[in-house]
Amino acid sequence: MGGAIRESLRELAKDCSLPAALEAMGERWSFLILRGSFNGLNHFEEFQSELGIARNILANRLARLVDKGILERRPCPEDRRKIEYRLTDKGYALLPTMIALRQWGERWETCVPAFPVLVDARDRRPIAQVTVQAHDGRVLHKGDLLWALPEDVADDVPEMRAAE
Amino acid sequence: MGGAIRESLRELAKDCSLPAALEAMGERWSFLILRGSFNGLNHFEEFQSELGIARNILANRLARLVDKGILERRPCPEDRRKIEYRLTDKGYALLPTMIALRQWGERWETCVPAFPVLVDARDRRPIAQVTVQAHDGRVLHKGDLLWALPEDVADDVPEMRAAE
DNA sequence: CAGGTAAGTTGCAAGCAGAAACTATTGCTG
DNA sequence: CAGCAATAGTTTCTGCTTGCAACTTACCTG
Repeated sequence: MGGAIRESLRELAKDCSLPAALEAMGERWSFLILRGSFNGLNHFEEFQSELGIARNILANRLARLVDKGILERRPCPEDRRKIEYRLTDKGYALLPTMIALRQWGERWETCVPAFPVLVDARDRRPIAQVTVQAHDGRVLHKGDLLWALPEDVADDVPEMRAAE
Repeated sequence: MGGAIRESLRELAKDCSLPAALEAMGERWSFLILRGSFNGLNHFEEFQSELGIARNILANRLARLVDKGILERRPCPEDRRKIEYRLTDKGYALLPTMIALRQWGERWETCVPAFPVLVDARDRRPIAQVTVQAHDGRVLHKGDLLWALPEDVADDVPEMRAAE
């Protein structure tokens, strides 16, 4: 990664989707609210007491996450005071990002295995480290990656299409 | 994920390492600076002109990333005006997180394949989607995950140890 | 109806982000 | 060596964001 085509890299980074992702999830409490959602929190007061976040900020962040389509806001029919916030598919799709970030924190910041740990429900064995992989599952490291323009990409089985 | 042990989930989230990770990487420009580093930016002026970030904020963020051990700051011997900022191993370890976030943005925000794309240097085929996987490589989805305490974990081949 | 719960909103103080100008070294050129 | 440009910041000032506490509005429960 990097080297001969250094100059063009400046150009390419322009339409990287990272800024778009960060606009949706880059604010201070967004990821912690998301984690709450993954862990089964659904109501305003739950988030508030669990995260210790200020009420106005929480209201603002929930509204933004709903606006971005990451959470869905729906009034409870059986108790019309209550509002349920639930993850959308778009929200669930952030799971790999969140796990990767958590694993990084575990390895490099807290430096403890941090029980309880996420396990595969089928065999109760811990999940693997989230890695960057080639199309065939080989784990790729820093030296194994290259930026490529359309014409340079081997185009027989483009994984990207499958996710669309 | 979630269900019978709902109540205990509140407790468990306490020593999750996500907050620790966010303290290091959760600020506004941190991920974009990191992306710059992955893309070969090394100097203050490069980051500044590339990202369009205010100089004081950039100085502050670079200092923090160095402080957290994500970047390494070293004066250039051949031009002593220049400072090089380089990724440490800890910084490189954020690659899966960054790719996952970028892929999410590509799929759900910008909604375009966004060339140029990252490919495996060996065969120039696009990298796979970053996923959460079981120890044997099976892709896990939302229903397949469970929080487990030490005693509930099948403990024959704990992947986590390998990463330490 | 009284009292409590849920989900916000408002007002205010402190802190952080951003733009522009300034500084301090170091290197380059004549 | 003098003067200018490049590099990596720092300072100053302004405006937005965060955070706390109190208030509000709708709804449920006895």
